[in-house]
Amino acid sequence: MRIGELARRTGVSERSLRYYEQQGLLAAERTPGGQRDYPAQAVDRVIRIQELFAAGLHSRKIARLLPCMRDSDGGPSRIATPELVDELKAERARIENMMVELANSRDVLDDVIRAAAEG
Amino acid sequence: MRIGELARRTGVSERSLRYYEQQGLLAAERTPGGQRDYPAQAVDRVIRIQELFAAGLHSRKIARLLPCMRDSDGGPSRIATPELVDELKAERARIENMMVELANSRDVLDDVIRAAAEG
DNA sequence: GTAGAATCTGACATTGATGTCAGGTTCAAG
DNA sequence: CTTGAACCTGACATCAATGTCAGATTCTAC
Repeated sequence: MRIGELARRTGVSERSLRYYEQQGLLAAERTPGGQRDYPAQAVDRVIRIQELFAAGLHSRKIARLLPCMRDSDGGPSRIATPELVDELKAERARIENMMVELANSRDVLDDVIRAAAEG
Repeated sequence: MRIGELARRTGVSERSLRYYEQQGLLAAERTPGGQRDYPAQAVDRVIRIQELFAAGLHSRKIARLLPCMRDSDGGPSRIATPELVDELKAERARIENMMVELANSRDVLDDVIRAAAEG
């Protein structure tokens, strides 16, 4: 699939897809003319990348993480180095903390929304 | 309390606290010499502001939201305008969506961490 | 009153993903 | 072969919170 279709199917801009490739997050074949040709797997991968961005991981860390994920591209998944594991544990803790903060914020919004509905 | 203590108690930099004031998120009395003097309530308020930032709200929206929160500063809380309510509902949906993405990312990290522990 | 810590304002820098634009090339359909 | 859509690279802009620094002022303790 070409970049336009991938962008449409994932909701991610073409600009970002090219950026992901530049950061080593997303590989693509090239047509003889030089245009990107993505495998069907790319859709899932882009969605995962977006989720990891939303979770606050930076592209460099995602680039190291992706080869260790299973189901990422069907290829054999590497085992994370001990150093990476430590970093991922820290990221995990940060994510859990962020989820608590999000739940708090959601509850605050609910309070305000409810007060407006009642008043 | 002065800005240094508030920064220490909230983990937020002095720079950010001054920025919050500039954005109308955080009020402070002034000593005769012009230094900021925060009420004890400020600690909770700063933490809430941080949570709302973590939830992806921008300072302008937080500034409109804060007067409608109860327990924010003990003062009477305003009722949100219908327009604000609509925006808050959209933010709420975005937050819920982000929580799902965070849970997914956390699970991905867990997979990688577990694979490394087993392998 | 004096020394040192804390604070003030104002300005400029940083970050990292993404937007946008220009000028050129490739692709697909007639 | 031609035409318009889609794509290419490269460069510059943006956003919003935060970092950082300089030079001046205030506070606190002796």
